[in-house]
Amino acid sequence: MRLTTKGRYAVTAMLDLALHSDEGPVSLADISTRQGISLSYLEQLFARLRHFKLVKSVRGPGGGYRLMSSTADISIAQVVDAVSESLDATRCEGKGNCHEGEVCLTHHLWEDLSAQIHQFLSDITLADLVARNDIQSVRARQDLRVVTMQKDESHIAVSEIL
Amino acid sequence: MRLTTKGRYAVTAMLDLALHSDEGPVSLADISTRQGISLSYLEQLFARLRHFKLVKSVRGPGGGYRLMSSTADISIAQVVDAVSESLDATRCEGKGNCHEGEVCLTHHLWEDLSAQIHQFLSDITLADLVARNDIQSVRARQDLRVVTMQKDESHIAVSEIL
DNA sequence: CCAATTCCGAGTATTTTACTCAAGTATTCA
DNA sequence: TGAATACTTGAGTAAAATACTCGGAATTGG
Repeated sequence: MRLTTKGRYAVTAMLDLALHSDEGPVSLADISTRQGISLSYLEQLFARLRHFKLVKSVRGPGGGYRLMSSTADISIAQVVDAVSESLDATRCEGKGNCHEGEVCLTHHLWEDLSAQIHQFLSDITLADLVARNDIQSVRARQDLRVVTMQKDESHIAVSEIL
Repeated sequence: MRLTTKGRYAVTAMLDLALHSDEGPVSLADISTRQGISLSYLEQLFARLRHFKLVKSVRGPGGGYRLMSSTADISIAQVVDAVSESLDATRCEGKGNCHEGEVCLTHHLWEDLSAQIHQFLSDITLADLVARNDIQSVRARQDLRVVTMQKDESHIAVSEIL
């Protein structure tokens, strides 16, 4: 599980797609202008999303992309996995050829942690995010919750609307 | 919150440090040979870890690095944050200059998701991992705790193993 | 002093990111 | 049918991040 801007672009695009799924196929050109992602980059991302069977394409005029399954059946983890290579920073690469017990211990711990993060993102679906989005637009921005995280010596205020 | 091999290297190194914390300062050379990470790269990583006050250094012969605080007070999120730049793939960069509501909607959703991932990793400490390492072989993974956060009509299930 | 170690900066090869450009294919509407 | 639309594919590329090398400096225990 790798988490970079690439995955973020993919999730953003998929969210945009989900938000307009009731209006027929969505063209990449539309997503491009709405989300400010270059068309060619979107093409690359959607080639992978299509390959992983998360979206299907409709060619011709009025065509575009559709979600392959319901928003409730597409997890964030799936989207991120589709566009990013699998993370591997081990020396033994799971072959267990590092006989110094120490090495495999921490490797094992990381594998475990990595699995947890993956599970975490597997439990969040596009439907979850879209549902929250619906609520957001309805009740304007009355519930402004401000969470203050302490980072280093500086305070960074993270405002999130729920 | 960005999650790449760099963060993985940092967490691995910090885990190694935690595992040998009772034997006095741990030199980067030791971590290098044990974990298969180049010495110079470790120097870069620990420069940042030191700057973020996660470790302290002891110079001279027999010197090395010590954890700044107890393993229970150092979260995985802190380690990852220390070595990686903050992820920013927005067009408006929080300035709110994207007047097409659509854009900010998905941006906000991602911010929120990102905050959740961050929170998730903030709840896991080095002590948790070290403890699991001790117990791991003994009692497998019986304590599966599932936390479900209910927010209005949308619910996001967060499963975390502790 | 001397060796071990952290510190520091410069440099660099490789990979990833994000994008551009160009050509080609399938589909639909008129 | 034909042209417009839009996906599809591939090549190429600049910028950034990654992971490392090298050389030296500062610090300190023995």
